[in-house]
Amino acid sequence: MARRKVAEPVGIENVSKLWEYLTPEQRAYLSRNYTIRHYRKNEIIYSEGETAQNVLCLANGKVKILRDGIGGRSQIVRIIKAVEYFGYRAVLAEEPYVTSAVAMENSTIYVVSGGVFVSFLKQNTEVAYYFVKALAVDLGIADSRSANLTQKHIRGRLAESLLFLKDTYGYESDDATISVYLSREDLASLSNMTTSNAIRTLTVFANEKIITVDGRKIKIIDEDRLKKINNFG
Amino acid sequence: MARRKVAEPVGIENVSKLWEYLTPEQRAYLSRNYTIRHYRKNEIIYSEGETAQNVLCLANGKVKILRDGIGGRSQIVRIIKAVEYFGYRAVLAEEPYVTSAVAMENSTIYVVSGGVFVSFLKQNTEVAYYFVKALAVDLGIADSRSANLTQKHIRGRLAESLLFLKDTYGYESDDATISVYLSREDLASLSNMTTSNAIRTLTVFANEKIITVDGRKIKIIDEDRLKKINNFG
DNA sequence: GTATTTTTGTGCTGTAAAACATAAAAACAA
DNA sequence: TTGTTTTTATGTTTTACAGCACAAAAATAC
Repeated sequence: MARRKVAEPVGIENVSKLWEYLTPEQRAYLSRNYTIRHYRKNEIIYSEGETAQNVLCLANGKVKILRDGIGGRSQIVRIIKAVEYFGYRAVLAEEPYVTSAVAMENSTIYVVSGGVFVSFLKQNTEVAYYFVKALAVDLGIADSRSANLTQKHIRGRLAESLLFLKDTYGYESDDATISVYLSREDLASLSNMTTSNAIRTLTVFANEKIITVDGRKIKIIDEDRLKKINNFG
Repeated sequence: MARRKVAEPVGIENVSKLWEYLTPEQRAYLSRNYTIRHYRKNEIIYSEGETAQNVLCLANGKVKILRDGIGGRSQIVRIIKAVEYFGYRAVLAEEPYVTSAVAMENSTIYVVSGGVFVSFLKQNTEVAYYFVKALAVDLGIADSRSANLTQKHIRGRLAESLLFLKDTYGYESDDATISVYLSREDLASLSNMTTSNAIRTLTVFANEKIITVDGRKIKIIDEDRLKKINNFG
């Protein structure tokens, strides 16, 4: 019996929501002008300060977008899940990256040159509108987050992060376990607190029977409680 | 000698950088389909949670975009100066406003319906690209700010705000006085701190001969020092 | 002009959360 | 296996800053 081959990655045609907006010519051009890159867990995809050459599309895996803070304390700004475009902000703003991107697990990424991307955008209002909308949504999230991260207390911030992870990745088949496993450090970066406080508060939540924790697996037991903690103290 | 008439506001044709990108048809249409509104100092232009109907363009005056925080402590997210478009994020994201807009001084605003705005965007890639870029730049600022506001200490945050105000509004003819007069409360909202701490830290900066303060007039004496405080402690 | 509200300025107190210090447990390597 | 690094866990100390309280000054209203 023949051994199963290593999975061939599907093409960009099959995964990108954007594809349907492209003209036939653009589709043909894109098919011939993108590359696939593989990143291992914890590998850096791009770094703060670098010039943005390409637009990226996460085919599979998970990627965190983070900003280096003071004294090594980095902050996770947003998380990319498959299939999403990322890295286009710096290309469109014509600025260096203000954030870094790191693979949270082994990831496959489609790479399209920024020039091609911009030309598509300028040729095709559907494409432009798609990204206008994506940026508008992300800006709204960023504005909301900055007020939340600064004004809420630790409990509220951690509750918000857990709910965010649940909304982003959903539950596993048991309808309780959040479908992403982060280190305590990543959870802290996402919630803007020290690792110690993330660990501590996680334990407190577990003692209060709001969640259960088994290593990096987190089950949400009492989602309503968590939402209350998110909104009030 | 005839007394000078109250200044007639100039039309949207003369102030909008966007105008040049519009097609002749779009220009004609826009000329007939915008309104002018006047807001008094401290008047609310729109509020968090409202549905976004229009896109706004500040013809003259100053407008602050803020987010209501916990316990009445609001945070200034960005400041609009003439001539800039604002309020389009919510229209493009098709979401309610996540922020409020308040006139910081008497302001004149051009109002264009969101529908007209979106149709221009969809018809005209130049227009779309203009706003894609504006959103991309703003998102970069928002990402940077959220890390700064959470991780920097009070001195660093106030220094950043003063430098931001100077970059945004420039100096007066003396090459030192920041060309915008904010209340201590607004300065605090911008720097994410309490009013007391804004006042206190301003006094400390003055004692250290980094700035001089005369009511709401702030002169930057030692810009290098301020930049150092912004970047390090 | 006087009264009232808003803004500015300071001092004091309490506390949330960082910083530091270890140590156990888990993951990884030789 | 044993050693080494990373991650998780928890207790203790320190401090930056919010949260009052109160007063002077300025702006606004009457």
